[in-house]
Amino acid sequence: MKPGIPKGTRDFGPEQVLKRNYIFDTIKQVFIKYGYQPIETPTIELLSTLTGKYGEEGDRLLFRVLKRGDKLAKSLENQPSANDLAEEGLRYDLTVPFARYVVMNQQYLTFPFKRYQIQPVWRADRPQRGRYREFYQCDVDVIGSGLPLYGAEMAQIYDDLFTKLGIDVIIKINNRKILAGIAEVAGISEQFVDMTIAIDKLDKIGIEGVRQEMQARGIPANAIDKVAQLLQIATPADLKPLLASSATGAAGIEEVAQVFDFLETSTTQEVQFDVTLARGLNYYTGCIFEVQAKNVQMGSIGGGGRYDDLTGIFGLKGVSGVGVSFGAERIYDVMEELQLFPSDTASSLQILFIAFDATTHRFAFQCLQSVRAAGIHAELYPDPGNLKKQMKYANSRHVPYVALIGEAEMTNGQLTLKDMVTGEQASLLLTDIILKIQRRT
RNA sequence: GUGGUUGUAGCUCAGCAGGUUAGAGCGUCGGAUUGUGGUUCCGAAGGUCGUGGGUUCAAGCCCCAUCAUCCACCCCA
Repeated sequence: MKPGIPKGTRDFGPEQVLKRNYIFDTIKQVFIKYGYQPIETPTIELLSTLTGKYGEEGDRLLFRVLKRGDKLAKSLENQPSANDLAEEGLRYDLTVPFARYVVMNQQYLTFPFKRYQIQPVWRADRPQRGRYREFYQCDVDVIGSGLPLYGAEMAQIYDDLFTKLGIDVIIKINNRKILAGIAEVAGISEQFVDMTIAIDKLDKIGIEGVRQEMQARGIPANAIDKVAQLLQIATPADLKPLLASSATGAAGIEEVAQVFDFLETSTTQEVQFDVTLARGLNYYTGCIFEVQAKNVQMGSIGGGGRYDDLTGIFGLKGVSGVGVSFGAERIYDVMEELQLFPSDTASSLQILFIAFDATTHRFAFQCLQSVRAAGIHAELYPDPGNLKKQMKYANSRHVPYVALIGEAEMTNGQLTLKDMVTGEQASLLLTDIILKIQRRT
């Protein structure tokens, strides 16, 4: 049979895994530095937990897990609908499982509770470029009190991480309340959601497209003009007088000002207020964030915001929070395109031993043990002899150093160390080789 | 879920308007070099042309179906 994998899924080779781990590890380091704690939730959740949380579209994209055994047989008896055949489904995102976790574990949690979570999620979507059915999400959230401060902290985390990875970004900030204020001033508070959906498409379809989209969604022409006009304003200060008649809008401006207040001195990346930032997800209620990479054509590589009543649906009222997520898969693509991965990410092996015959092969095996004991990642080619073949193997493994051991090397203890990048060779004692490699890292 | 694109060697693709034995580059393996890789040269292996049916004297090429793929929309990371 011809081998294959399900659509929208991928295999990752050694080099890719090493690079992905580099990103995940860097993300984790930053999360930990800001005091966030890890949690993990199960791959499968009850469908009752998942359905109805992502809208009609989301429900359709849930992977459902077929019932098994007697339960399945029983369900099949009387003309079952799709819903009768499954009671579990694959995790669709990390936010809903997190909300479920908080409600179930509230007695053990102290607030503010800061957690991060890096796990794969699954969506039965139609795959496309940069869009898969299985992909990782990296979420960081804080729930409880002190949220204005944490809003600023989210921007700091973005700033810190992308600086570490060497990606130049623009961190965009807006506030859902400002958008609500705009809707109110334009007299279309009822159509707030329609308005934000249209605005969200701005970078893709331009301002004219947004106007058409709003029109198609039944927003009156004079309101569209008003909205379009307000979207031109560049700073919170300029916007303030224009939204004065809306209490909500004024509150939004105040919140954004607070975030910038906290940030004033401490960012290296560009942080920018952007009224046109909308974010699709409807559960955001306050500040919203989005990160855009400079110098490369790519959708957003991070986003998030402030939300209220995350856990209400599971019966715990009044828990609000702020959180952001990192598009690790897209960050990978950006780093690949801009060649930002450190060169030694590609290989985990530091030295390869090569022997000429059976006797030296045995000697090389002993050398291997000492080098490994020193904590160096080392390997010995399994077959002695055929140098060409062994060197070729070294090359394909991207090993920085090769130690060649023949009869002369074995008797005087001076191994031939070859630098695979420069091609230079030197005779060195094993202890000096160890020092040299250790000094390199 | 809607609309379109493309399926030929492990990979990326040629294949004239239907006409004998199906082509290239890259990769793989072997050799030129029995103490040296990444360069060069020589050679070899590898394909029921996605699958099933139809039209034709003749189908990789035309028609129908089916599966897969990629892209756009919806939605989203």
